[in-house]
Amino acid sequence: MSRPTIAGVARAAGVSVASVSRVLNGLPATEEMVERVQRAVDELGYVPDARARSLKVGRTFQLTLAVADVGNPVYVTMMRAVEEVVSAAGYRLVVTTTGPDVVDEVALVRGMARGYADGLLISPLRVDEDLVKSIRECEVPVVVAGNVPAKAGVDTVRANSPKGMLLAVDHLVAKGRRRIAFLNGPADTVPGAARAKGFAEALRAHDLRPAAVAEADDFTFAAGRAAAPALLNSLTSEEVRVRVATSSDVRGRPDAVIAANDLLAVGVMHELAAAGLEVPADVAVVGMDDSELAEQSFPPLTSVNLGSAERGRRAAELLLARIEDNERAPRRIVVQPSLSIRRSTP
Amino acid sequence: MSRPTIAGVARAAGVSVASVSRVLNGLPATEEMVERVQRAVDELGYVPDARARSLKVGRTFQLTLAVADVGNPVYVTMMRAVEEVVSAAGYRLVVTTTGPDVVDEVALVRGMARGYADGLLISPLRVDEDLVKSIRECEVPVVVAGNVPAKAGVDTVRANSPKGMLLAVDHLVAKGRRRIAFLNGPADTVPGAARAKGFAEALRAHDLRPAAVAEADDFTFAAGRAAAPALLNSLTSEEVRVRVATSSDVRGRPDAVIAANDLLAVGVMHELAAAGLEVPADVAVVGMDDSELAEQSFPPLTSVNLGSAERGRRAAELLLARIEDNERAPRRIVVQPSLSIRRSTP
DNA sequence: TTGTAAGCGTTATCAT
DNA sequence: ATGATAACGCTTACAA
Repeated sequence: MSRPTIAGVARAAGVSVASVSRVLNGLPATEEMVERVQRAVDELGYVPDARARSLKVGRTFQLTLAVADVGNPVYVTMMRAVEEVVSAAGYRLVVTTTGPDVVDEVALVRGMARGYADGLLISPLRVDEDLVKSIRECEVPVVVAGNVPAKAGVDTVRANSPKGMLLAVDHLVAKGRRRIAFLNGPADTVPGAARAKGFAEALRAHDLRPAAVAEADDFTFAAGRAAAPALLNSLTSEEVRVRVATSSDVRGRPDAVIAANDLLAVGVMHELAAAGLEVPADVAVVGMDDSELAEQSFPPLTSVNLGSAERGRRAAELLLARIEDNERAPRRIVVQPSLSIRRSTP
Repeated sequence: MSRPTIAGVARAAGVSVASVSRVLNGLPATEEMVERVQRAVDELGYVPDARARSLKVGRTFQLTLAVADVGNPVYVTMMRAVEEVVSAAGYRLVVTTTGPDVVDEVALVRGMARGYADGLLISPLRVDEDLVKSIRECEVPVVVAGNVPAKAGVDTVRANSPKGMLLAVDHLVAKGRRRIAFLNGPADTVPGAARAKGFAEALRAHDLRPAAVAEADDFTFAAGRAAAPALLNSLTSEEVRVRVATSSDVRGRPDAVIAANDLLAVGVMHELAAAGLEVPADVAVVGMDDSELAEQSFPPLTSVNLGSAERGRRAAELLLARIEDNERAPRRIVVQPSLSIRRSTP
């Protein structure tokens, strides 16, 4: 019982393969022809082979979204937005996961070159020469949700994290916090570098100096927990009691922490709780990404909305546009951030 | 600058296409041949067309995992496990998302029939005749992570939620809780039905009666929050104060809530907090799935581990085995649950 | 060891 | 309107 092909259907219907193909693709045919083909198709349970079809047509009507870590909730926001746009355009979206390394990313882009997708949407954590090169040489259009050098000449949609950082710091300062610490992810990543720079600038804008800065090994909850103590250091409950008993403005103790993403922020909150510190009373916490985790966390997390949904949407649109016309000039879109204030800040 | 094909490489190298193919696939060839082909490949930046290749070979070396909701953290656990198994076997995993409806699921299975994957792993929320039929008729092997009727004759790996429910109830009862409520997801789903039944049985086993039962519209955080009040009902902070002032055993007030998954459980915890109730002091909460969210939530959530990782692993193995031999007898594996005790229970 | 040629299952271009 | 047939880019007998 081998799978039926268009030839089998043609034989069963007593017509030519060309006619079957036409009927299936809604091209003009007589009533009777449609009828006969339809019956044969139903009878045999025939389903066209997508590979053969796309080999001929040159299109798969599939788009691939590659994310670094499926466990990062920021990607679900993005994924939802991308899905909406591409499915409206008649494409199916498939998601594949790369590790945090550039090499995986490069391998993906290279392999996707003649693959099962008409386009590729990537959001790489790390970018190097090789990656840029493989993107440019890729046979299918690639758009990057993230930052690559302008001279690379690829479509990109990126966030404005310095601006986002400023929003966070403005808010904290307005609430009277001055001793602001920063928990970054790996600084050798694109977002890590951008956020480090943004944090420094934002503090400078307020004439403040960082209370502490730490770098987690990864943009994950576990890494956040692991790195938090270094940030909080001597901030134990013991000392808090002392602080409360003596003065409300002991130098050098953070009264606010900004984390480079929501996962890290939640990790910090857990460590704060473990140290007997209250959020936001003792320490305010703000995350970045404004993912679903931000509202699910407790207390709900104030988070910088870096526009993941809009970035996903715009990136998808860029990809569709480039599939349509590969000669158009590369665009570089940057979406503006906003601040979602919740209960982890006063 | 059209994309180079194997013919182009052959021409450039001055050899036949067969030789190019052989070299690329590591078949025996002379030093010199390998050398010439390699050079031409590099020069032209040739990448084989996966569709053409798989059309010929009959395999794509891609496997598809379809999940109902990318926002549900239980799927990331599963996805990680599946990824590990299939990539070790030389397959690439792609993830696609269906909605909560059967029709989407059926469409996916039908469409995948002759698609870009050698196998399909689905975890459907709802199952009906049509879905079972489409699975049986599917041209590529399908394994179901979930429950379908034995007579369907398809490979399945499912959880034992009644047993899991019992674990949860045992634990709560051991901690002295007797007024146990249950927040289910939609009861017309496979997991919803199983958990409702399991909850009833578990309470019966302890000679207890449900303190309250509610049904959320969806297995999501938002639905959990929305449904929680119905469950907690008159359990406002006002009344808690009264309760504390009068008696510690007011009939009919839940002192524990079991939720059908972690997302719902976290939703309940938020509502409890909003009502001024403490977890676990006033109300204990236990979730199901033991997803990453369980440890990220605050307080960390006691959760029934329904073996998502193991289910993913076993399902992936089943799929690989069936791809290997489509005639083997269908297997139905059930994986046993365990309880991950955290701080949301006493 | 290498080359020639026949498909894999479609669609599209021609005749008819 | 329908039918024969040549591609699409690759692998694999089979021949040389």
